[in-house]
Amino acid sequence: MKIAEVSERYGLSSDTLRYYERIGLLPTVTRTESGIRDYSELDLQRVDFIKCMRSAGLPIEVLIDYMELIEQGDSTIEARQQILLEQRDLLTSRIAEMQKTLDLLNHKIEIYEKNILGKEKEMAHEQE
Amino acid sequence: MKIAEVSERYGLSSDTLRYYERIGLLPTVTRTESGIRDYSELDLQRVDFIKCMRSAGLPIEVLIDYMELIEQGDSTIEARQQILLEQRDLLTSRIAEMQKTLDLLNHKIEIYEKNILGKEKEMAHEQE
DNA sequence: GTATCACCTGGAGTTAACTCAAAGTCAAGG
DNA sequence: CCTTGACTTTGAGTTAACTCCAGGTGATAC
Repeated sequence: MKIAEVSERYGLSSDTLRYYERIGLLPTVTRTESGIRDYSELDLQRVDFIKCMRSAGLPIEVLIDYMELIEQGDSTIEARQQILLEQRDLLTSRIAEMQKTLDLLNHKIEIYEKNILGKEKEMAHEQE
Repeated sequence: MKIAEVSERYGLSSDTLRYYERIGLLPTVTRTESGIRDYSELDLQRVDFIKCMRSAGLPIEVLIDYMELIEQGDSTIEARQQILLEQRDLLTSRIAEMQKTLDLLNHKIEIYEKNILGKEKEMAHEQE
């Protein structure tokens, strides 16, 4: 699959896909004879994984390390799991923090709601 | 309260606090006669609010707009609520996305777990 | 066959959000 | 009195993660 189609399918720009490759996040994208990128099924799975992880805010640096470990084969399984465990914990606390902010937002919205209703009543009263 | 104490209490650097003021996010910090910042109770509440919103990823630009509306008084209540509603919805979907990533991470960790256990068994077997 | 278009590379530019540095002021301690 | 240390301002530097650009190549449509 060529870069434009991958870009379309995953919502990442071609520039971003090339950038990911440049920095070692997607090191193994296959090419046609004339040098055009031709993403394999495995490449696509990796794009999907990276997209998912990035959307949750995992730093690129961490993902590069993870991908390098994958390249090194089975002996790195524990190290890879360790990375995922760390990132899982970080993500868990980020979600908790965001949930707290969400609660505060909802609380404030409610207060504004009452405030606005109060104002309307007041205006209706004035018009009587 | 002086800047160093505010910095300490909220875990934001003095540079960051001054930066927030510079860009209009904390426009009303009171000063002593000699020009030293002396954060009022209201200032502290705002720092706390901003810190909370920033930690959830709300863009500074949005928070500046919100603060400007506050400065403009009661006539902007609807507009302020509108901003909070939008950000609430954005935050809700970001949390949902992160939750999906968290699920995937947990799934992968589990697979690694099985894999590692399998390897250990294999090794134990080899040693028999 | 030539024009167009997607692709390529290397390098530079952008954006958000800080973060640091230089040069100066002021209050308190010795 | 003078040094120290926290404060001030303005402006520049940094980091992460893209994003864009110029100049070039190769395949396809007319």
